[in-house]
Amino acid sequence: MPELPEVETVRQGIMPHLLKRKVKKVLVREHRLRWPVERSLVQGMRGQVIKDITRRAKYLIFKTDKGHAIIHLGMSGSLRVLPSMAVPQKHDHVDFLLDNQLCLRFRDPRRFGCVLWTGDSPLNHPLLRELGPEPLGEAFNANYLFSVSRGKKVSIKSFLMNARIVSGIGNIYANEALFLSGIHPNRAAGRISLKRYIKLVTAIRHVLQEAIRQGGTTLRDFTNEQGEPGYFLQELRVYDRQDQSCESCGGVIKRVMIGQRATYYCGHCQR
DNA sequence: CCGGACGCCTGTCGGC
DNA sequence: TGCCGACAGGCGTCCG
Repeated sequence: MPELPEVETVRQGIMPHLLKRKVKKVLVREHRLRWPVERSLVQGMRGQVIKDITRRAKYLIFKTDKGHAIIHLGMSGSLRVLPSMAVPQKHDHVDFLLDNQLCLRFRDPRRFGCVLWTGDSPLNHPLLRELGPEPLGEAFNANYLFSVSRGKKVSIKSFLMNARIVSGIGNIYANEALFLSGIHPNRAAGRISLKRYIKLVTAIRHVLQEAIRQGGTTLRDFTNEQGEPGYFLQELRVYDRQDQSCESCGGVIKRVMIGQRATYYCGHCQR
Protein backbone atom coordinates (compact mmCIF):
# COMPACT_ATOMS: atom_id res chain seq x y z
CA MET A 1 0.00 0.00 0.00
CA PRO A 2 2.05 2.86 1.25
CA GLU A 3 4.91 4.40 -0.67
CA LEU A 4 7.18 7.17 0.53
CA PRO A 5 4.51 9.93 0.61
CA GLU A 6 2.08 7.79 2.58
CA VAL A 7 4.74 6.74 5.09
CA GLU A 8 5.88 10.34 5.45
CA THR A 9 2.25 11.41 5.97
CA VAL A 10 1.95 8.86 8.77
CA ARG A 11 5.24 9.98 10.30
CA GLN A 12 4.19 13.60 10.41
CA GLY A 13 0.78 12.66 11.76
CA ILE A 14 1.89 10.44 14.63
CA MET A 15 4.87 12.57 15.61
CA PRO A 16 3.06 15.15 17.80
CA HIS A 17 1.24 12.42 19.74
CA LEU A 18 4.30 10.26 20.38
CA LEU A 19 7.28 12.55 20.81
CA LYS A 20 8.64 12.53 24.39
CA ARG A 21 5.97 10.02 25.43
CA LYS A 22 6.90 6.96 27.45
CA VAL A 23 5.88 3.54 26.11
CA LYS A 24 4.23 1.88 29.10
CA LYS A 25 3.72 -1.44 27.34
CA VAL A 26 3.87 -3.15 23.96
CA LEU A 27 1.04 -5.58 23.33
CA VAL A 28 1.52 -8.14 20.57
CA ARG A 29 -1.60 -10.00 19.48
CA GLU A 30 -0.08 -11.54 16.36
CA HIS A 31 3.65 -11.94 15.95
CA ARG A 32 3.57 -13.67 12.56
CA LEU A 33 4.26 -10.69 10.31
CA ARG A 34 6.70 -10.59 7.38
CA TRP A 35 9.37 -11.03 10.03
CA PRO A 36 8.35 -12.30 13.47
CA VAL A 37 7.78 -9.69 16.17
CA GLU A 38 10.55 -10.56 18.64
CA ARG A 39 10.32 -10.53 22.42
CA SER A 40 13.25 -8.12 22.36
CA LEU A 41 10.91 -5.50 20.84
CA VAL A 42 8.43 -5.84 23.69
CA GLN A 43 11.17 -5.76 26.32
CA GLY A 44 13.31 -3.16 24.63
CA MET A 45 10.52 -0.62 24.16
CA ARG A 46 8.94 -1.03 27.60
CA GLY A 47 9.52 2.05 29.70
CA GLN A 48 11.38 3.86 26.94
CA VAL A 49 10.75 7.44 25.91
CA ILE A 50 10.29 8.07 22.18
CA LYS A 51 12.99 10.60 21.39
CA ASP A 52 12.46 10.91 17.65
CA ILE A 53 10.63 9.39 14.70
CA THR A 54 12.41 9.40 11.36
CA ARG A 55 11.84 7.77 7.99
CA ARG A 56 14.26 5.90 5.75
CA ALA A 57 12.71 4.77 2.46
CA LYS A 58 9.38 3.24 3.54
CA TYR A 59 10.60 2.39 7.04
CA LEU A 60 9.65 4.37 10.14
CA ILE A 61 12.29 4.47 12.86
CA PHE A 62 11.39 5.13 16.51
CA LYS A 63 14.38 6.27 18.50
CA THR A 64 14.78 5.51 22.20
CA ASP A 65 17.77 5.51 24.55
CA LYS A 66 18.00 1.70 24.46
CA GLY A 67 17.51 1.09 20.76
CA HIS A 68 15.21 1.63 17.81
CA ALA A 69 11.89 0.19 16.73
CA ILE A 70 11.60 -0.14 12.95
CA ILE A 71 8.17 -0.40 11.31
CA HIS A 72 7.31 -1.18 7.69
CA LEU A 73 3.69 -1.08 6.54
CA GLY A 74 4.03 -3.57 3.70
CA MET A 75 1.04 -3.52 1.33
CA SER A 76 -1.82 -3.19 3.80
CA GLY A 77 -0.34 -1.89 7.03
CA SER A 78 -1.56 1.16 8.92
CA LEU A 79 -0.72 3.04 12.11
CA ARG A 80 -3.43 4.78 14.10
CA VAL A 81 -3.32 6.89 17.22
CA LEU A 82 -6.26 5.88 19.40
CA PRO A 83 -7.44 6.05 23.01
CA SER A 84 -5.76 3.20 24.91
CA MET A 85 -9.16 1.65 25.64
CA ALA A 86 -10.24 1.44 21.98
CA VAL A 87 -11.45 -2.07 21.22
CA PRO A 88 -9.05 -3.84 18.86
CA GLN A 89 -10.42 -4.98 15.53
CA LYS A 90 -9.45 -7.90 13.36
CA HIS A 91 -5.83 -7.59 12.12
CA ASP A 92 -4.84 -5.13 14.87
CA HIS A 93 -1.58 -6.91 15.62
CA VAL A 94 0.53 -4.62 17.82
CA ASP A 95 -0.29 -1.84 20.32
CA PHE A 96 2.18 0.62 21.79
CA LEU A 97 0.47 1.86 24.95
CA LEU A 98 1.62 5.35 25.91
CA ASP A 99 1.65 7.31 29.15
CA ASN A 100 -0.87 9.83 27.79
CA GLN A 101 -3.81 7.38 27.56
CA LEU A 102 -3.18 7.00 23.84
CA CYS A 103 -2.09 4.00 21.89
CA LEU A 104 -0.22 3.59 18.61
CA ARG A 105 -1.91 0.66 16.89
CA PHE A 106 -0.41 -1.34 14.03
CA ARG A 107 -2.94 -3.05 11.76
CA ASP A 108 -2.01 -5.17 8.76
CA PRO A 109 -4.48 -7.61 7.16
CA ARG A 110 -1.98 -9.12 4.75
CA ARG A 111 0.89 -9.18 7.27
CA PHE A 112 3.52 -8.15 4.73
CA GLY A 113 4.64 -5.44 7.12
CA CYS A 114 6.98 -5.80 10.09
CA VAL A 115 7.74 -4.39 13.53
CA LEU A 116 11.40 -4.83 14.40
CA TRP A 117 13.76 -3.92 17.20
CA THR A 118 17.46 -3.17 17.02
CA GLY A 119 19.90 -2.16 19.72
CA ASP A 120 22.35 -1.17 17.00
CA SER A 121 22.27 1.83 14.70
CA PRO A 122 19.06 1.38 12.66
CA LEU A 123 20.77 2.20 9.37
CA ASN A 124 23.02 -0.81 9.99
CA HIS A 125 20.06 -3.14 10.07
CA PRO A 126 20.31 -5.70 7.23
CA LEU A 127 17.00 -4.49 5.75
CA LEU A 128 18.11 -0.86 5.66
CA ARG A 129 21.83 -1.12 5.04
CA GLU A 130 21.67 -1.66 1.27
CA LEU A 131 19.06 0.98 0.49
CA GLY A 132 19.77 3.47 -2.25
CA PRO A 133 19.56 7.24 -1.74
CA GLU A 134 16.41 9.03 -0.65
CA PRO A 135 14.67 10.44 -3.74
CA LEU A 136 14.14 13.78 -1.96
CA GLY A 137 17.74 13.96 -0.80
CA GLU A 138 20.77 15.54 -2.42
CA ALA A 139 22.55 12.30 -3.29
CA PHE A 140 19.74 11.52 -5.69
CA ASN A 141 20.25 13.42 -8.92
CA ALA A 142 20.39 12.91 -12.68
CA ASN A 143 24.14 12.25 -12.76
CA TYR A 144 23.72 9.50 -10.18
CA LEU A 145 20.85 7.82 -12.05
CA PHE A 146 22.64 8.15 -15.36
CA SER A 147 25.86 6.62 -14.10
CA VAL A 148 24.32 3.69 -12.21
CA SER A 149 22.06 2.84 -15.13
CA ARG A 150 24.78 2.47 -17.81
CA GLY A 151 24.67 -1.00 -19.29
CA LYS A 152 21.42 -1.90 -17.52
CA LYS A 153 18.80 -3.65 -19.64
CA VAL A 154 16.10 -3.59 -17.01
CA SER A 155 13.08 -1.38 -17.75
CA ILE A 156 13.25 2.10 -16.33
CA LYS A 157 10.13 1.38 -14.32
CA SER A 158 11.60 -1.67 -12.58
CA PHE A 159 14.80 0.32 -12.14
CA LEU A 160 12.97 3.10 -10.27
CA MET A 161 11.19 0.56 -8.09
CA ASN A 162 14.46 -1.10 -7.11
CA ALA A 163 15.16 0.15 -3.57
CA ARG A 164 18.89 -0.41 -3.96
CA ILE A 165 18.91 2.17 -6.75
CA VAL A 166 16.56 4.68 -5.15
CA SER A 167 14.44 4.04 -2.07
CA GLY A 168 10.78 4.77 -1.44
CA ILE A 169 9.35 4.83 -4.97
CA GLY A 170 6.59 2.27 -5.44
CA ASN A 171 4.17 1.42 -8.19
CA ILE A 172 1.97 4.53 -8.15
CA TYR A 173 4.72 7.12 -8.16
CA ALA A 174 6.93 5.23 -10.63
CA ASN A 175 4.05 5.30 -13.10
CA GLU A 176 3.26 8.95 -12.44
CA ALA A 177 6.85 10.18 -12.61
CA LEU A 178 7.43 8.40 -15.93
CA PHE A 179 4.31 9.98 -17.37
CA LEU A 180 5.34 13.44 -16.18
CA SER A 181 8.77 13.06 -17.75
CA GLY A 182 7.48 11.53 -21.00
CA ILE A 183 9.46 8.29 -20.69
CA HIS A 184 8.03 4.95 -21.77
CA PRO A 185 8.04 2.58 -18.76
CA ASN A 186 9.50 -0.25 -20.81
CA ARG A 187 12.55 1.68 -22.01
CA ALA A 188 15.84 0.13 -20.92
CA ALA A 189 17.31 2.16 -18.04
CA GLY A 190 20.72 2.07 -19.71
CA ARG A 191 19.37 3.67 -22.87
CA ILE A 192 18.09 6.88 -21.34
CA SER A 193 20.06 10.08 -21.84
CA LEU A 194 21.32 12.38 -19.09
CA LYS A 195 18.98 15.01 -20.41
CA ARG A 196 15.96 12.77 -19.88
CA TYR A 197 17.21 11.71 -16.44
CA ILE A 198 17.24 15.38 -15.50
CA LYS A 199 13.54 15.57 -16.40
CA LEU A 200 12.85 12.31 -14.59
CA VAL A 201 14.49 13.41 -11.34
CA THR A 202 12.51 16.66 -11.42
CA ALA A 203 9.31 14.69 -12.00
CA ILE A 204 10.03 12.24 -9.17
CA ARG A 205 10.75 15.05 -6.70
CA HIS A 206 7.70 16.95 -7.79
CA VAL A 207 5.25 14.08 -7.62
CA LEU A 208 6.51 12.87 -4.22
CA GLN A 209 6.47 16.34 -2.68
CA GLU A 210 3.03 17.09 -4.04
CA ALA A 211 1.70 13.74 -2.80
CA ILE A 212 3.07 14.44 0.69
CA ARG A 213 1.41 17.85 0.61
CA GLN A 214 -1.93 16.18 -0.19
CA GLY A 215 -1.58 13.57 2.55
CA GLY A 216 -0.79 10.68 0.20
CA THR A 217 -2.90 8.63 -2.18
CA THR A 218 -5.91 6.66 -0.97
CA LEU A 219 -6.84 4.08 -3.58
CA ARG A 220 -8.57 1.56 -1.38
CA ASP A 221 -7.64 1.68 2.24
CA PHE A 222 -4.75 4.01 3.03
CA THR A 223 -5.49 6.30 5.95
CA ASN A 224 -3.43 8.58 8.13
CA GLU A 225 -3.09 8.22 11.90
CA GLN A 226 -6.59 9.62 12.40
CA GLY A 227 -8.18 7.26 9.91
CA GLU A 228 -8.54 9.93 7.23
CA PRO A 229 -7.74 9.40 3.52
CA GLY A 230 -5.15 11.24 1.42
CA TYR A 231 -6.17 13.41 -1.52
CA PHE A 232 -3.55 12.75 -4.16
CA LEU A 233 -5.84 10.28 -5.96
CA GLN A 234 -7.38 13.16 -7.88
CA GLU A 235 -3.94 14.17 -9.13
CA LEU A 236 -3.09 10.79 -10.64
CA ARG A 237 -2.59 11.11 -14.39
CA VAL A 238 -2.13 7.46 -15.39
CA TYR A 239 -2.22 5.12 -12.40
CA ASP A 240 -5.42 3.01 -12.36
CA ARG A 241 -6.72 4.96 -15.38
CA GLN A 242 -6.53 2.33 -18.12
CA ASP A 243 -8.88 2.97 -21.07
CA GLN A 244 -9.43 6.54 -19.90
CA SER A 245 -8.17 9.44 -21.95
CA CYS A 246 -4.79 11.04 -21.44
CA GLU A 247 -5.25 14.54 -20.04
CA SER A 248 -2.33 15.73 -22.11
CA CYS A 249 -3.04 14.39 -25.61
CA GLY A 250 -6.48 12.77 -25.43
CA GLY A 251 -5.08 9.34 -26.29
CA VAL A 252 -6.06 6.19 -24.47
CA ILE A 253 -4.11 5.15 -21.38
CA LYS A 254 -2.81 1.62 -21.58
CA ARG A 255 -2.23 -1.01 -18.93
CA VAL A 256 0.46 -3.67 -19.22
CA MET A 257 2.42 -5.77 -16.76
CA ILE A 258 6.08 -4.98 -16.10
CA GLY A 259 7.83 -7.08 -13.50
CA GLN A 260 4.49 -8.54 -12.34
CA ARG A 261 3.23 -5.04 -11.54
CA ALA A 262 0.44 -3.16 -13.27
CA THR A 263 1.90 -0.42 -15.43
CA TYR A 264 -0.04 2.51 -16.88
CA TYR A 265 1.15 4.87 -19.57
CA CYS A 266 0.21 6.97 -22.54
CA GLY A 267 1.82 5.47 -25.65
CA HIS A 268 1.69 8.85 -27.35
CA CYS A 269 3.18 11.03 -24.61
CA GLN A 270 5.71 8.48 -23.37
CA ARG A 271 8.49 7.24 -25.63
C1' DC B 1 26.33 -10.19 -11.56
C1' DC B 2 21.73 -9.50 -13.78
C1' DG B 3 16.91 -9.87 -14.70
C1' DG B 4 12.75 -12.05 -13.97
C1' DA B 5 9.58 -14.97 -11.36
C1' DC B 6 7.79 -16.59 -7.04
C1' DG B 7 5.94 -16.47 -2.56
C1' DC B 8 4.33 -14.49 1.53
C1' DC B 9 -1.14 -13.19 3.17
C1' DT B 10 -6.12 -11.46 3.27
C1' DG B 11 -9.76 -9.01 1.11
C1' DT B 12 -12.43 -7.46 -2.79
C1' DC B 13 -14.36 -7.46 -7.20
C1' DG B 14 -16.03 -9.10 -11.62
C1' DG B 15 -17.56 -12.83 -14.48
C1' DC B 16 -20.09 -16.94 -14.99
C1' DT C 1 -26.42 -16.59 -4.63
C1' DG C 2 -22.01 -18.85 -4.78
C1' DC C 3 -17.76 -20.05 -6.56
C1' DC C 4 -13.27 -18.99 -8.70
C1' DG C 5 -9.71 -16.47 -10.59
C1' DA C 6 -7.42 -12.10 -10.89
C1' DC C 7 -5.56 -8.55 -8.58
C1' DA C 8 -3.95 -5.19 -4.79
C1' DG C 9 0.54 1.23 -2.48
C1' DG C 10 6.11 -4.39 -1.13
C1' DC C 11 10.09 -6.90 -1.20
C1' DG C 12 13.36 -10.84 0.09
C1' DT C 13 14.75 -14.90 -2.12
C1' DC C 14 15.60 -18.10 -5.59
C1' DC C 15 16.57 -19.64 -10.28
C1' DG C 16 18.51 -19.69 -14.90
